[in-house]
Amino acid sequence: MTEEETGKINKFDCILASARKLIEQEGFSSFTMDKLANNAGVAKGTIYLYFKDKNDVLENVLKSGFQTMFSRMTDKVEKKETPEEKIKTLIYENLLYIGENKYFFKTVFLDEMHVVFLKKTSQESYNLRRRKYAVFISEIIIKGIDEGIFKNLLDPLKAGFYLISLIKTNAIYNFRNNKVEFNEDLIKSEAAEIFDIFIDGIKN
Amino acid sequence: MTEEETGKINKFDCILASARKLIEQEGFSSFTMDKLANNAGVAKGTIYLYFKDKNDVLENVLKSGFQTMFSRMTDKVEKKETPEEKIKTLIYENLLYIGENKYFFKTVFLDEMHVVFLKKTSQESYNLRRRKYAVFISEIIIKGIDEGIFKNLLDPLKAGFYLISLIKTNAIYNFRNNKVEFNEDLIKSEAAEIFDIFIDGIKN
DNA sequence: TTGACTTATGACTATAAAGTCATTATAATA
DNA sequence: TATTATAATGACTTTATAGTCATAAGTCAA
Repeated sequence: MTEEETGKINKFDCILASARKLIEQEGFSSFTMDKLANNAGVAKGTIYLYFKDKNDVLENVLKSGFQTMFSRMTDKVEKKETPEEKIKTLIYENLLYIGENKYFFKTVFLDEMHVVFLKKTSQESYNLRRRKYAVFISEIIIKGIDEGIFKNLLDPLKAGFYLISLIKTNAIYNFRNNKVEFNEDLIKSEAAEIFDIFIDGIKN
Repeated sequence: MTEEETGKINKFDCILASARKLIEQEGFSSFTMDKLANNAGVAKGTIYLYFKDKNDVLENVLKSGFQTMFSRMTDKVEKKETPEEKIKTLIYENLLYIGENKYFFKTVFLDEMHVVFLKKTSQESYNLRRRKYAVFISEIIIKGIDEGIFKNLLDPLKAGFYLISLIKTNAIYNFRNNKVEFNEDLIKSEAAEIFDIFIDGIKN
């Protein structure tokens, strides 16, 4: 991708655009400086005139992918009056931004975790396990919908994934805040919190 | 870690236990076969008598980390009657399992995505960006709590992370199911779905 | 005890990819 | 145009680590 092709004026932006494109196409794990040089139409040494090292390239790609999102979102959200409207707007704007940068976010989101270190076939079995879990939850939800307890409006399988993500987020939050000591009471209250938000939402 | 130390009878389990321990301690990115051999107290070649390659080791570590979880959970859940009780039990059992295998899940959950490819300092700035976003959401939620619209019972910052995870999960779900073509109507309905579940929950 | 078979070893090879730097090309200036 | 300064090059060096294999140690039946 030369300067004319990308429409970028300077080499920094040109290399960055190539890096992003490569990452979107092939993911983080197969991203190499040789490929980047080749793809950007410059010599390998040239990259090092504009970026400190590979980490610097990756950091800039991620930065550029996320940077406009936050400012655009806050602009839109702050125009709204009520907390509910603000949250509604935030969700919409966020999904819109993801849609506009779909190839970027597809890689960033799907190139998840350790999965990156596994071969394709192992990744598939890993994802199947997760899916099996979501299916199990979806069956419970379907039963609840049939009984009229749960809303009929949403894809039960997706709801299963939603619940899994809430549980995972809870764990990550506690890990990050060094609440590593799990006692039974703590787990009970955390579980009740997740249950409450999933079943009833945050509304009073 | 020798056989006596791990309490495992055979080399396969001994090597596997060492691998898991190493991964728990240092993460996936710095896990090498040399370290494993050293840590397991066997020669490098010995590992290849019990495992096909590195991928095979990683796959087995992940498998062993997740395998009992699902069967244990289904057992407990199936004893419950109502869908609500089932979901409540599922969340509790899942958190309990994570707690029991905290070092394993800490690594698996925190060693997230592309972040693995970044240097420590870049990872921190990445996490700070995410946190900034969660703080922004938490401020909206706090306002809602003050106004009496939202429940007072939960940590607003955690709620922010919950919402972010719902949005991300929605995107991943659509990416996985190849719904890559985002049109405005689709985004609106997806946004409404997330809003509804976050505000009101899945209960009718 | 011996010889056949199984298991283990670790020095070695192969390879991929990051990062360097002497050389060359291009641009700016006098 | 000649001279200097700046930018670009890509062959080369370095490093890390996965995977191999000739050799050695251990086991066990006859």
